[in-house]
Amino acid sequence: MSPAAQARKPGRPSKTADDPDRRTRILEIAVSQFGRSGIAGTSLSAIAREARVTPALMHYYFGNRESLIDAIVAEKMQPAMAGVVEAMKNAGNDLRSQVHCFVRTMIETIASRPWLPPLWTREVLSEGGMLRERLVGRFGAPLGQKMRDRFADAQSGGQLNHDLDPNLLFVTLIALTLFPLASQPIWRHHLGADDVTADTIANHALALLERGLEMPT
Amino acid sequence: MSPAAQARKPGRPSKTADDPDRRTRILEIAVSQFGRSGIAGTSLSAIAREARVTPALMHYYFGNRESLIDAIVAEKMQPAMAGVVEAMKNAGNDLRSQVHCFVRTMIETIASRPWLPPLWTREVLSEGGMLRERLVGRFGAPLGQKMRDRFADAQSGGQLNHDLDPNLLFVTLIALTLFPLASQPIWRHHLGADDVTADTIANHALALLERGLEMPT
DNA sequence: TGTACATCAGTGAACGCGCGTTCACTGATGTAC
DNA sequence: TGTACATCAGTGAACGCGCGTTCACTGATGTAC
Repeated sequence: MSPAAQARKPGRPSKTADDPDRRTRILEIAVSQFGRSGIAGTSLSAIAREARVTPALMHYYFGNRESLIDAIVAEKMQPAMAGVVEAMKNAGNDLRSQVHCFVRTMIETIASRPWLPPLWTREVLSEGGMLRERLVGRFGAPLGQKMRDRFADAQSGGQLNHDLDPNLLFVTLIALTLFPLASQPIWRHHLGADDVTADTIANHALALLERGLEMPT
Repeated sequence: MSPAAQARKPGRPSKTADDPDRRTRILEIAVSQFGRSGIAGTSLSAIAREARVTPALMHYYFGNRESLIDAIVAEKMQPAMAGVVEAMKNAGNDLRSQVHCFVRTMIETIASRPWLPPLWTREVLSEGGMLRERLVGRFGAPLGQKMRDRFADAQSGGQLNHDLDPNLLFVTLIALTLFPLASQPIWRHHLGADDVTADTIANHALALLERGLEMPT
């Protein structure tokens, strides 16, 4: 039907194809569709359609559905999370600068990957999420434990609001960064807040934390 | 195969059935499965199986898939959200008591409905969420606008931390309540925080807000 | 009270559809001599 | 430089499967006389 589709001849395509890395392109379309419709709500055929590619090609590249998901975890999500972990290693020992570093890095990481918040809330956060075990155990848990210990230390040293729960602070930091960015599509329109940028969100979160944590100046 | 299934005779069942309201029971199973696996990830057949009921009965009661979702919105989700809106009407004019009321009511509403956080994060929060338009426009937006105006008022009157963004405060309140409860299944185990209750979460959020908002005492 | 019939709750079996996956194939490309 | 062949990128057509939905049906229940 479509002229582009008809132009294609059978057999191995010639090298003149203007498509240097289809695998990467398919992976990007996949991660964006997974973000928009959820993993369960996205079929391989739908990804193939948007990529103007045969469903059979999906299997040629990725083997099967499960392996495509694995590829997205390995090549898209793990690098994002590893970047946050890495940044925290260079944040120094000062509690305030650690909090600032986490918030800023989270916001940057998320803002440059629009598919990340929906994928995270759907597939990592939720009980039956398909990516949960593959990511939380390896990245979330170690970082979360380290930060909880850091907060508990600071609290017993009188450098942190005593009414806070150290266990919940790591969750709170994620909530204050991931959630506003994830939910932005909802309220942006309804609140008429079109001028809210990723930076606005970071500053708001830090303003709340600055006073709320009661860190000494 | 199963004895219970074989016992069933064809034709209209006698009134002695010990199942007074199957529709309600099916709806509860549906909302719980939607919460666990997402709407796209849940088939009518799967719900029917758990409810020990024919797939055909699903259509007898609900007409079709779309209408089942409508029923869940109308009978399960809207009452929950209406409860929060209602509570806020009786919260008085004091900003502090409004914030306390919102946080407490949110936590209560969510804690008594385990399916609510996953359903919310998946189907309301996310861009392609299936429940978004049906709920946000009617409940979220009006309440959000009212609270934003309230915050902006307080801020210009010097009764609220000037570095905060009034647009984002409503989002922040939801983030601090919904997110920790939604993500609890993840970190509860990994952080070894089995003793964190809904009340702990409410107190933590209020402790952070109490200082972070800089409301006058 | 008995009887005839309409209604009602629910089912079994079938339907078309899109899905994920397989496989024999095609013709361009790389390589050995 | 030719030529013969192995390899490689990719496809078209088919597959079995579970899905949502339909429909003719069954026998208990309610109702009119």
